[in-house]
Amino acid sequence: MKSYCEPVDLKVGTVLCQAGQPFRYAYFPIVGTISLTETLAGHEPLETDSIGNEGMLGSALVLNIKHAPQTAVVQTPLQALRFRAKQMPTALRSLPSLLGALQRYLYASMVEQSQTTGCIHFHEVARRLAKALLLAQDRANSNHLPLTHQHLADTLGVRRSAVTIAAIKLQRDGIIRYSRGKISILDRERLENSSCRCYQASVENYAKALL
Amino acid sequence: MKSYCEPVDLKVGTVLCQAGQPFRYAYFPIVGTISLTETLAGHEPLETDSIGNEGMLGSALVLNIKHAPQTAVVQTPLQALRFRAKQMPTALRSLPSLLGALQRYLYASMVEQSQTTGCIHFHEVARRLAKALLLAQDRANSNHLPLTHQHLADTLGVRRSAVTIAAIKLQRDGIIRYSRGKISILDRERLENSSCRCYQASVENYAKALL
DNA sequence: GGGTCTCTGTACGATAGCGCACTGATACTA
DNA sequence: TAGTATCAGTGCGCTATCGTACAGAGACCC
Repeated sequence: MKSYCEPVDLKVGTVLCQAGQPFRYAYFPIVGTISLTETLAGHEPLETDSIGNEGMLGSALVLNIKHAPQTAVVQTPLQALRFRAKQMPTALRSLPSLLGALQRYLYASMVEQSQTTGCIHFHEVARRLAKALLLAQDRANSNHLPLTHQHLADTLGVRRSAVTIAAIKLQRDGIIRYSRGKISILDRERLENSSCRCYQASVENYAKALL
Repeated sequence: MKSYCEPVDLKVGTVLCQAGQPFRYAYFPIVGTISLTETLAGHEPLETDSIGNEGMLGSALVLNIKHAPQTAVVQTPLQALRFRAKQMPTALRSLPSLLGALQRYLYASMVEQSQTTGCIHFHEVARRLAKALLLAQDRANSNHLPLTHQHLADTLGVRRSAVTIAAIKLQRDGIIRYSRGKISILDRERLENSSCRCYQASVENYAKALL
């Protein structure tokens, strides 16, 4: 597998694929987060799923489809392995176990999408923020997340001021600390309690896909 | 293909598969609608996608996965063809064109999921109601839809009273008429104008998958 | 060291939809 | 025909979040 891959370092905001456009590469994150986003007229892109070292971008290639179902953007600084989308058929032939792995992962991402839809609709900003921070921490391998309130607001699909209010509460409770685009997680356990169950569900869902 | 299938008539509320449980059958709707739903603790099931004669239930079987990513429920009276999930491998072998068709459809349903997530989050109940009615009409082949406000509220993930208020507006404008669980579409064109763009996007998305 | 930009705190009226409860009307049932 | 259940209209206080705007504080640039 590794022989197909090259390591890359990518900056926040880099667009890795566009909805409806062909994939150029598939990406396997090592550190950092990729956002999958949906853009509706008149709104900022909304994050409908995110990808870290538990997953990959490009599993739809296993459907023998060259196009990306969603736009993918680097959300926090990303170290990843990538390989050319065109090599997918070759890779699948020479690595029989890859097919099943991609299929299971694609299935998990469908489950996740659905879960996320409900989460976004039913759960309050404060809980969704906590979930987002937990996922970001898992993927950054660090307590220090380079995320501004505005950035989080966009991915959550809410106003910046709504994020600020939720963040203030978390900070006042000693769960996080932040300043000018740097967020630190101080008390992970209580952050999990502040989050909706969707965080736990998400972790378990993707863990199952790796079996 | 037909040799694998048997026709069935199913009542509203019939559960066709449960999230995380094995598929027993795949379904090809002829008339009527299937809801794909996500259930979060403390909330009614939320419709995250729906299926009519343009599509099928069970495309995830093409991933060689036996389980359903979402729960599927009959939303309006359903005539469909179904075939045993276990026959999928055989069917795929004997019908080479089926594989590609299922793959394209699965891809389209991923695109749709993502679109729906944004729609549910950003668009008002009134527009989402219009979209739901348009889709239901397409699939029912009839202007007369057996849907109560409560039923619509549940699938949209809102209160019944919110649906009533939106429905009253549509009725007052002569776009629909309804009474006790029977809704008639009077002016489809204006209903489309009342809907968000997501309706049109959805139709086009699934149409592309059939090419 | 001064200017500029970015990030965060805050305020506040506006709005959509919640949550709930009550009512009358229609349809079904005995 | 009376009794019951379902469905839709309505009211109302409540809450989360919107939408917008302004100001202070830290970071960056020259």
